[in-house]
Amino acid sequence: MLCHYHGAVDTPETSVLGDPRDDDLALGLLLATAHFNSRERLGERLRPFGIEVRHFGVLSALHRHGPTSQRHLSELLDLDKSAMVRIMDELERSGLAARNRAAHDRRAYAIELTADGRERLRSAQAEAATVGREVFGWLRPADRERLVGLLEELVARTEPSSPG
Amino acid sequence: MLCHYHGAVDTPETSVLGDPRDDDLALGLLLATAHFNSRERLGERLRPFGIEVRHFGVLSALHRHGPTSQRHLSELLDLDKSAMVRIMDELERSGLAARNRAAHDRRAYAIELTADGRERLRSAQAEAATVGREVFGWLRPADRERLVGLLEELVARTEPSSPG
DNA sequence: TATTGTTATACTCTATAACTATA
DNA sequence: TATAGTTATAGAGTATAACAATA
Repeated sequence: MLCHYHGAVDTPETSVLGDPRDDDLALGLLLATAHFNSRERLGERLRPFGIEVRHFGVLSALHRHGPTSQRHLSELLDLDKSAMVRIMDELERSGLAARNRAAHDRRAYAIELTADGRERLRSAQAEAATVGREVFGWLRPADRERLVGLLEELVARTEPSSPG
Repeated sequence: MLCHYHGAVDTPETSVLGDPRDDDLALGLLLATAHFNSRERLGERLRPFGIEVRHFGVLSALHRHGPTSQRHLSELLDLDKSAMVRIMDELERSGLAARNRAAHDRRAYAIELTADGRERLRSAQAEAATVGREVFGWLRPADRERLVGLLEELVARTEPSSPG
């Protein structure tokens, strides 16, 4: 769709939008497309591992933090706790992670990667690194530095709390 | 969420992600956040006009093209035709556009802006231009040129048909 | 037969509120 | 009373297939 779309973005007829060099909405769409495409490319390549993009961050966080409560995990990743329930259901069903009861607090879980989860995460991380190189590897260091700098400035200026 | 999120992005704990200058997933999240924030800022400012972002593109296209079939409109904006039905229902309900039957083809509509729609679109476009300046106006021409160039290259390289 | 538009359905992603069991 | 987790529900998005009326 026009300007800042959340779904698939094929090139619409040019008459609807201008050049992103002059047209702010066209620049917004360009951002949306860059985001959408890169996410899609990652998703396609993780899927053969039985891992969706939404799982990948959770698995990585588990790998870094070790046994963690579901609550802490959702805070780490800034995910809603009900979304976390669904994701953990999926991870448990596919045998990547397990919900064990925490010893010190019987309300909480101690969520852990399974052995299989650890192994599949390792493969998925290698694949993600490859995708990362394919998607961003062409950026020369100076270009990447500039891109990151501009995007960070943009994000800072569009933060909800930010001054218009 | 981690890497390429489709929803709200607050800064997660830093331990989950690295620096977008080195970490591809962090750069993906930065893209997602830039997109999400700028879309949110536009949405907030259009809402007082009773216009959602998804309506804005349709109204603009109607303004440019004059009476148009629903089918053509969905092609123009690369929207699914069933999504188009819902959006048109909303636009009709809020009195911004009307579905008249096409004279030459009684299956099709000749969709038009109402007088009220034309007027509210004009105000909304002025507001959108203001938001555009707030969001992107700080970019010096050379910066914007670079940003657009890099994003276009990124999009070209991540197009579904594109070579890895 | 093909096309315009509608409906029904389904899936992803988010967010809220109400609930349970513990603390 | 507060917290950990679950459930139900809602909403914004998308996509598909089946269908009516018309061409």
